[in-house]
Amino acid sequence: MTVTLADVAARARVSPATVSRVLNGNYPVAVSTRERVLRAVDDLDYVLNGPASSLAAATSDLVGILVNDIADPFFGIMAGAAQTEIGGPGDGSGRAGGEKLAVICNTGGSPERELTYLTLLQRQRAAAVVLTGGAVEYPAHQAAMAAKLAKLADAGTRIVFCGRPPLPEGDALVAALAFDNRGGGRRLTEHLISLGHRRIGYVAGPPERTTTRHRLEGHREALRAAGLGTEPGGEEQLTVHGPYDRRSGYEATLDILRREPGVTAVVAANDTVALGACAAVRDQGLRIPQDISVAGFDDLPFSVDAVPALTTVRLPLFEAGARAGRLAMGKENPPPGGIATIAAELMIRGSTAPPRMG
Amino acid sequence: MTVTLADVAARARVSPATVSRVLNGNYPVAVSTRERVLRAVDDLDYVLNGPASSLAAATSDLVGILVNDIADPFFGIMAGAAQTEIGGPGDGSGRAGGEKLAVICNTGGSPERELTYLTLLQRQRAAAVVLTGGAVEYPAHQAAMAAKLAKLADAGTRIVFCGRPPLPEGDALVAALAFDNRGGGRRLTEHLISLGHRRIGYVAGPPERTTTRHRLEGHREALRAAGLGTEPGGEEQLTVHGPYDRRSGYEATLDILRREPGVTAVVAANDTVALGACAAVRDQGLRIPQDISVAGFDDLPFSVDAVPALTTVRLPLFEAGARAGRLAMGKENPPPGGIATIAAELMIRGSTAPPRMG
DNA sequence: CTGTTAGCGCATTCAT
DNA sequence: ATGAATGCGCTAACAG
Repeated sequence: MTVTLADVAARARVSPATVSRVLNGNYPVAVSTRERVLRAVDDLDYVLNGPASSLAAATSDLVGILVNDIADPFFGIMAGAAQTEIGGPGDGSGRAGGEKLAVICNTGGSPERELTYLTLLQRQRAAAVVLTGGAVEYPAHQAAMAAKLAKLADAGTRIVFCGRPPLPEGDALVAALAFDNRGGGRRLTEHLISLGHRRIGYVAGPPERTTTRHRLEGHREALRAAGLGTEPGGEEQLTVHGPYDRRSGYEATLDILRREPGVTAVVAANDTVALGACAAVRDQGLRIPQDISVAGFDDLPFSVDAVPALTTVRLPLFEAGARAGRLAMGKENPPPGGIATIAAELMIRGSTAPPRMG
Repeated sequence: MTVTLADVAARARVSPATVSRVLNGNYPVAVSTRERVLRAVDDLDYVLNGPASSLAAATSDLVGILVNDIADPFFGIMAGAAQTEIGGPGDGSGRAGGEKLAVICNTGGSPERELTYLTLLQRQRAAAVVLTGGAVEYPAHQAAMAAKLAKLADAGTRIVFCGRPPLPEGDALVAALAFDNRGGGRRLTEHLISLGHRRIGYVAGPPERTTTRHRLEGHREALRAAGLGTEPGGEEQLTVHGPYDRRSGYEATLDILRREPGVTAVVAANDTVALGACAAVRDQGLRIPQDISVAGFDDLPFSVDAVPALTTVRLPLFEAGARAGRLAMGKENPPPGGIATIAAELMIRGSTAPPRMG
């Protein structure tokens, strides 16, 4: 029923080995023979058997891209960019040549699912794995990840981090592109302080994630440098943790405004959270930025369309994803030391302004 | 170097077949034996060889999810939901049991890449393929797709459409979940007409996509039912096509406003385009909705946070994606006739209002 | 319930 | 430049 290499060989009147050689193209074959084989392939509508091929060659053309939440454009943009570099432009025939199969795996932010996907990719003898976004910092999970990644690397799978800090153990097994979340967070809060804000609410992400921690650390660095937030319980009082979604931004902001009437600005963990924060501010009858300034992080596409446009920190998500894809393909050399820090750029827009006098 | 089934069998003092049986769990094995095997698996850190397994069993656990643009939450939400149903919750151990490997493939809207991905999945003997979003209506491509899908289905791959109309040929090979784009488009424009709008601009998507066509057809149905847009060139004059992105919404709206000063409302192909339209309206010094009403489609999460909140048509993307995932897994029976139409709900918000007198 | 036997379809030696 | 032979690691009959 299903046509195999041998069928093609028979029709082209050559040996299976020859067919294999023209298909893989990494071996000299006479032009006339090659044409005969290709014709037979077309005639028979032959499709390579991937598993058999992978088994015999002990490698596969699968590349996995792990993301925390594919419904979030933050990950969608990076993953799409990476996949573009990996999948290649195709040869326009739909015939599929030597391309890799770049696949996106959605962990939902769950450590277990992250490990499960790595195991699945390990089973498939994946050629490379790209891990995007912040990591969970539970020690047990970190250890399990380090062990799993070491095994993958050992089996020849290339590992690339994208927007994710390198492992504590710092194995040189991987190339890591880390966003400067701390620096971005610091500059954002410095901007607010320079506008005159003194009491700044902070809607943070889940506490166990590196991204959350780094952005918050940057925020607090800026506060401390300005001599703010040092009163007992000052910083903690103004910080609320929650998931990276709109609802969390909305509720945390309501909470902060209620508890701390003196707050004149709210910094959100990311742009999506900031949108929720904006809605909460407005629902309290307050104006942005006259009464309360609001700022986000990431500069997702919709942020410029918020009204007023959102002050935020731009992360070059597309560029980083594309670079990660190239690293995964070995099309680009790893950065020195295996780690590159990606700069974050402060984008000042309409949602932040000096606080009202009073 | 790499540990195989046989190694595990040796250590557990059983035959390879027995190990295979406990791993696959679809065959009775004595409890004591199973435990011995499992222990050996753990001791040896054994990982199944996916290609070998797939080759022997002539099936794989790969499920492909094709999307046009993974950076667009429209697709991200559907794909994430589908993947959740397919990947299963994991067993919490990261060990990976009988789960499928649900992978997202980003076609970028390119017909060639769509076919290429299908070929790649065909090679892998994918268990199922979910195709999301609108299809391109070039006859040659449609024929190629139909042929390719027929072959996939023939090889036992389950095919599911999600938010995509069934093929013209209407093979019963597939289950299709189609959004009621036409009905949604009609009701949206009816809403505007009932508010009193008479000249309505329309920023459409790329003309070759089914989604674009259906939404536009609904729009024109509503116009015609109200006796509008029947003057020569009326509808065409007010319609501009472009990609499904913000920039297109911005530029097309500027264009429409410039050419047709009498326009009092702009309908956008989707919410992202609508955001661009809003920006254009504002940059012209016009107010929403007092001067110009704006409406979108899809009801993406950010739409409720636009200011004013966007009137749009809600598509149950998450639910549809999840259902597609279940269909792909055979966890749910296909709808009668293989086709289900998913209702679209009009969401009336602040961005639409009666036009000013004049 | 468990072991034995045969391939699955292909890539890759080694010859020629 | 091509053909013949071997084995990748596993599953699926078939026995027992």
